Amino acid sequence: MTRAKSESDRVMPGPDQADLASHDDDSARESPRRRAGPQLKKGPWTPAEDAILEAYVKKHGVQNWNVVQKDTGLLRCGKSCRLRWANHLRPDLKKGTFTKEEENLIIKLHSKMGNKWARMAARLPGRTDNEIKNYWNTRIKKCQRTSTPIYPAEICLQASNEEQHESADFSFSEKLANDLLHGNGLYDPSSTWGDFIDDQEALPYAPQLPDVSFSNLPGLYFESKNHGFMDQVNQAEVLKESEISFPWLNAAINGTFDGGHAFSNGNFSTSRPMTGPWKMELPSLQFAGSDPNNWSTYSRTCAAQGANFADPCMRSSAAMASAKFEHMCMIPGNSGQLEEPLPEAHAVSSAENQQLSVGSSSASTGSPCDAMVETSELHFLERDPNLYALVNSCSPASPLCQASPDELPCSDFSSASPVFVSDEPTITQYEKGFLLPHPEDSRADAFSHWNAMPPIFQ
DNA sequence: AAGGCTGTCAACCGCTGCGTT
DNA sequence: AAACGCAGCGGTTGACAGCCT
Repeated sequence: MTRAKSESDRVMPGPDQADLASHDDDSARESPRRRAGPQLKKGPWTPAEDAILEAYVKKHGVQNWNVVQKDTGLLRCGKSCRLRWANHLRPDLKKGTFTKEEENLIIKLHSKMGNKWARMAARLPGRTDNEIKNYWNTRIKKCQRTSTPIYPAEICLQASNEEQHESADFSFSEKLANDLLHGNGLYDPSSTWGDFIDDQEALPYAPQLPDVSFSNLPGLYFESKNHGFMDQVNQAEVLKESEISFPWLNAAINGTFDGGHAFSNGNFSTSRPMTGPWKMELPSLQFAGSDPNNWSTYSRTCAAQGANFADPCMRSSAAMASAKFEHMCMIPGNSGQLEEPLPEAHAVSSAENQQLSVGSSSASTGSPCDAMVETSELHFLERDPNLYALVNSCSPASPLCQASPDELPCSDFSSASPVFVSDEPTITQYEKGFLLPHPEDSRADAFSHWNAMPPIFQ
């Protein structure tokens, strides 16, 4: 899209029109001495201001941005100056729309890094984090509207291949799984998880992985607006602590892990992209046509839309790799199941390859992928006593609790509770434990509305 | 032509981490 | 150790232009 006016062509508000900061939060937090300074201007920069800033930086370089205001008389805070320089005045900036190559790189980087705009910008010379962020947000909206995958399969494939190449001699997944299996990783961030924090670049999937499992836990403590690795480490800490106050939670964690496994087979595999890349919803996981609060509907819809569902994530090798990882981490102490994901991943990969090579539309039915999705989806509770345990432990009042996993046909689950019919779950439903978090809520970002939960959940 | 919708962009805001005082 | 100042990051918002009905 081309803008009719360039930035400099814009009608800039004159000084009298300018939105003089009646209240600047930055200055409000500053010392009284600083607060006594001139009122700072907000809003668009004028060419004159640009010229002043540019001249100053060329002469003095980028140092203390707050001095700029003092030295030049600009009525702009240092922060604003820095932003203006970094995003508009820097000589090495590349103007214009992103090239196709840049777009692909952004997608690839986002699949690895999530919303780490600054880090992504560092990989795109001449581009700013703001540009990338805007591009991505626009892309998200577009993809949502058109129900197209945010991560094109070929780019995910490429990213996955690169990742495999990068981590050929050491697998984070294996290390983490090993740590989990030996009980020394999840609960001791300082000794184990911390080893990974420093090199997220080399471990692109690392930061997000545990999140799904934790966030699957119904309405715990997580205010998961942030979703970096450290947050998840903190979540691990919280979970550790939670064992004290919620003994059932520990069992639930194991159940959740396995539940994640089940979902990864057919429903909402939430492993790697869930917190970063998946933070922005994948369109085919949105199921706009179904009741967003109806898990069973979600589940069914998911199966019904198997091919569609598989499109952005399950058909990607990256997702497969993370699914494999997910299996490994999610089944602590269950070595027998560790081998299970591999053939499944292969199966899906085969399906993926078939679909890619044939170039079939996502609407095709009866693909191997679909079959697997259908099967695993229908029986995920039956197959997954641990997930059942989670459901049971988290929802003591739920009708689900009254049947054993063996006795629990999927249809029962689908109609398990009348609350699923409701469009908007009530607080009471959460309080009573009737309502498990919607799969959407399994995403870290989806916990934002849990903040409104009653104190018992916070 | 008018109004609504969408995309794009720039800027602001709140927060965090880190170094200094 | 605490307070402070600064740089930087990511989320959000508002303005504007183009398109569509």
